[in-house]
Amino acid sequence: MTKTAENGSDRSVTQTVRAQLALRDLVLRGELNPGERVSELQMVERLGVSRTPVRSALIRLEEEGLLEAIPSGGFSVKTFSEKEVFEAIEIRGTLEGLAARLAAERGVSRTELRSAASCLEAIDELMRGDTADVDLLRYVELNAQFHEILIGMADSQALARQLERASALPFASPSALVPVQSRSPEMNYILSVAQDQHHCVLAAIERREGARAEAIMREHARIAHRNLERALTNQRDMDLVPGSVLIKRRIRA
Amino acid sequence: MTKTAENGSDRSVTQTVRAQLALRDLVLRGELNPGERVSELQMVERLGVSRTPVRSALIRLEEEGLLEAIPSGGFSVKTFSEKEVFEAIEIRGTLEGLAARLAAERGVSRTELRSAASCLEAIDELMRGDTADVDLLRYVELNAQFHEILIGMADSQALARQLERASALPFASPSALVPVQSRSPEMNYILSVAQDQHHCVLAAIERREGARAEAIMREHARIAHRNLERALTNQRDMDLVPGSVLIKRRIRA
DNA sequence: CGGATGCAGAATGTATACAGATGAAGTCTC
DNA sequence: GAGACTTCATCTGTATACATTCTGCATCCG
Repeated sequence: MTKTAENGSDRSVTQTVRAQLALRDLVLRGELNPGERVSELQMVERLGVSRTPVRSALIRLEEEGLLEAIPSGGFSVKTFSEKEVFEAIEIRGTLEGLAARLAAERGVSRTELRSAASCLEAIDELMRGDTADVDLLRYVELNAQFHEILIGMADSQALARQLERASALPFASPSALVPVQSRSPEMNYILSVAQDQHHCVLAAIERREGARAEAIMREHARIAHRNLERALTNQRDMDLVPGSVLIKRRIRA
Repeated sequence: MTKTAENGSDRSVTQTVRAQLALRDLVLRGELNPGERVSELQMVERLGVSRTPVRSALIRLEEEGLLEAIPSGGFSVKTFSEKEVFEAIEIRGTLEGLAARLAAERGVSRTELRSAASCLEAIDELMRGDTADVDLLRYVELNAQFHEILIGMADSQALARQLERASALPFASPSALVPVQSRSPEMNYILSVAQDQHHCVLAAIERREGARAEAIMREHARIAHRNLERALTNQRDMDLVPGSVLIKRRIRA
């Protein structure tokens, strides 16, 4: 067996984690047909690890929501309806709203405020340049970072955990649907609205305006709703949606 | 080995499920010291199943939030601060609020409304009797049932899943802290307030008043906050709190 | 020709063996 | 007497063997 060379660079990373990452990748790339059973032995062959770590990975991915337990045993690739995707985004928005409110009510340190502000500044900088050539990859990165900081501000391990779960579905994470805008003439418009919401929520938190902070974050998440709607309407943009292969196609007249 | 007779009544229930249930029980009853490592081999001895199902159960319980992964490997029993318990309840309330809002906005069938109403009627009946001798066990059951129905009304698998997670922590579930009231003279008062909220949220859902339904459910969950506060103040009531052994005791002057 | 039955292959659930790593205890030295 | 080192027991991560169960196909009967 070509274990040492082919498989692992790091020995510190367990086979289980490797299997989990690899399996998630396979699912998200659509290399495992949605709805179909995920055969353990086939995964053993494909990933080059034994059944035990594959099994662990399968359990974790089921808890994560990407797989579904088959009553008779084993797991299958989960599929999502449009409705489920919308709901997943709404859940994420609600929890981020809660995080923002908790942060506002609790009050956050000057250090945290500064790190959030500098993150927003970086985004401002990014968008200050000419229109239509915004570095989307960089934006996605900074956007994710801001959302991370916000969750951190809530200072709640339990909430962070729940949010992690909520964002585990690839299309539900904060930055997932941003790239969909890239083919839209409205992109810069939407991006500035989103960024304004970032600024507003930070201001609200600073002023301890909990209800306002919460409302803004909820609405902020709904931008993703719009982007999803756009992608569903123009199916050609679906390839910009992560995990789109798991979404059951809309039946169109 | 005394497998057939001693262990399983049903053969349809897998060893993994058995192990999961048994382990959860051990953790919740405090038979495994909080913070301590959960040794796989010891559990093998104690539960009478092999390492493989024990392992699966451990992974699932970690995802559930009752165990914590130890960096060097294995799992330990998680402990919770007061703050975390409060937050867990707040998260549950927020998600239930979302469920109520979705139900209201979406509109629910007459059948669902009727089943919810009859559940509330049963609670009314229960409380119509003389004060101070309310069958709390029955109340807890009906209360849990109503919350289940409500979640069902939202008709969202994703939300149901998240709520299941949120209620997995034993002290965060809707009925968990009800028994704490049993030693309080205010019990019946609190119970009627709670029941009134049940009625109000159902009315709001029926009238499609989403914001109102959401607000009520959030506030409804905060009754649990009060009960927790009471139990934390009167430590002697902590034995009525499920999973109380996992909660780090308040440092009192 | 359709449906039911039986059989074979495969897949999962379970148990256990093995190796590397971790942690603790005891001893030795300064 | 205290601290560091060494050694040993234990634990987890991993692989694999075994048995039961399920699934799908082919064949047979009505």
